[in-house]
Amino acid sequence: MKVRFAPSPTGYLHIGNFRTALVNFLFARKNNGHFMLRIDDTDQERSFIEYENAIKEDLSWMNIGWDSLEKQSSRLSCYDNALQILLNKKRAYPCFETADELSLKRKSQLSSGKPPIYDRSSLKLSDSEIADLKSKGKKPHYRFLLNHIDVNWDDLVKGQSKYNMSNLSDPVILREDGRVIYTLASVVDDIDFAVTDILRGEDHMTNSAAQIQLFEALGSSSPRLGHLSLLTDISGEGLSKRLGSLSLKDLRQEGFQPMAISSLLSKVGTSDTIDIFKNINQIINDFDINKFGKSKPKFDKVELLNLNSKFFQLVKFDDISDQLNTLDIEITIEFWNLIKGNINTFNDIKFWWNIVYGKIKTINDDHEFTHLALKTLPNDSFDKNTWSTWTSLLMKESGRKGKDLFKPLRLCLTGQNNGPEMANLVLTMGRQKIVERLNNND
RNA sequence: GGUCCCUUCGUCUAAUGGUUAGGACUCAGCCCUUUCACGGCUGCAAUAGGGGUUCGAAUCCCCUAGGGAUCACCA
Repeated sequence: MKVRFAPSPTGYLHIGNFRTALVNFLFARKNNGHFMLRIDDTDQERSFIEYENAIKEDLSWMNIGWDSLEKQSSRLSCYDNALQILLNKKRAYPCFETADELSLKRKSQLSSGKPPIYDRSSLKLSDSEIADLKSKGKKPHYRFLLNHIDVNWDDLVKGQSKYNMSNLSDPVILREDGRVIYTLASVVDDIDFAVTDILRGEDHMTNSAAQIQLFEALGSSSPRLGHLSLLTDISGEGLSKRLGSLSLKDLRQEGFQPMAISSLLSKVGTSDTIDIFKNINQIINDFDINKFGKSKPKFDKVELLNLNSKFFQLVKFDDISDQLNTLDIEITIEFWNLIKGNINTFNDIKFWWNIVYGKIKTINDDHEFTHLALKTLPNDSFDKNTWSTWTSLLMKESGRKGKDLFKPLRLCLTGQNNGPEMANLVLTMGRQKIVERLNNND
């Protein structure tokens, strides 16, 4: 069993693309199959190596490893062969309309209320007419001749599906400039690399119907097909329209963790509860393509943030120390255990580091109280009882208790309304820093 | 405009003709912690609308409304 993820290197991976990659990867791993990464770079005008590298980088960051890599740009001759086969079988035919003519035709069809389907006028051309046009220097593009019948398939996600092909234009498979079009290239690759299952977005539904006929015309049969419902943003709008801050690259910069992203994307839209997983193997174990529903799930960044926090609470110091080493500050296990319950994103680590070790703006609007706090602060070396010793004494001296006692201390020492356990914080912070903060009477 | 798909608490969904319509997240409240968070408990909250079929409909049928996808010499 073999699946593929086939991005075109025309932009950065966003949360929607990546979900398709992840589902393919999980499906393969769950079934001991092969996960192929295929770079669909036949559109030379829009494809860039920078994007290809970025896609690989993103996948690697997400711990999605591929078992093989192919690039369509290195397989162009295969596509020419396939076109010849189709031509011989009379399932492909040359067309001579210009792009402008076609676009004009579509517009007039649309404005007269008709579906903008290609009228097959080039199909009516005789061999001599074709030869004549070619001799005049006209270069043809080629279309695949569809059979106007119902195409049926049992979709891995959608169940029994059918599409009537008379609602579709014969797809262009080779451009006037000789470059292959995705519709054909994809099918040729899937045949040559023996792909058994295609999982992709439901935006490919009509492509799939046409491609099923293409598989058959090329003497093969269609792989199993599954069409995932497209992710939308929280208001129900498609993600692709405004993928601004939803690229993997941006999420990484914002401090989101791969496991939080994968945990969410492997479960959103399924009947399972969304929760954080510790590692990718757990996600694989729990994966089931049958649990994906037909309606469009919403991607909620708040939900992602919650999972992200949970990840930090769960992760062991040893398992994250490599990542912590990428920061230009030293993170001890003591510090990590102190703050791990209070961080939402990776970037919060540095935020707390500054609070504990660095310089911050604190909030101190009760100088009488902080003066008293300074006075009662134990002089001997700090231990785990220091906090309770200190606050007990301070309680007696100030007559305060509960929130009135603790909140000003927290604010003065950290500048924050909430944060780690004060007893631990004080211990990690040390006496000198505390004195400095209590004296910060501006 | 044609075609296809979708619609259950705010969110993700369960319930494939008989349930007090269940769970999870969020939210609210309480408990715990001499503060916040974590955790525990409790609670709020849904079958898009209208017609049928049936003893009985979230579930089957029809209509309406809303949303999405697609209809490229992009992928």
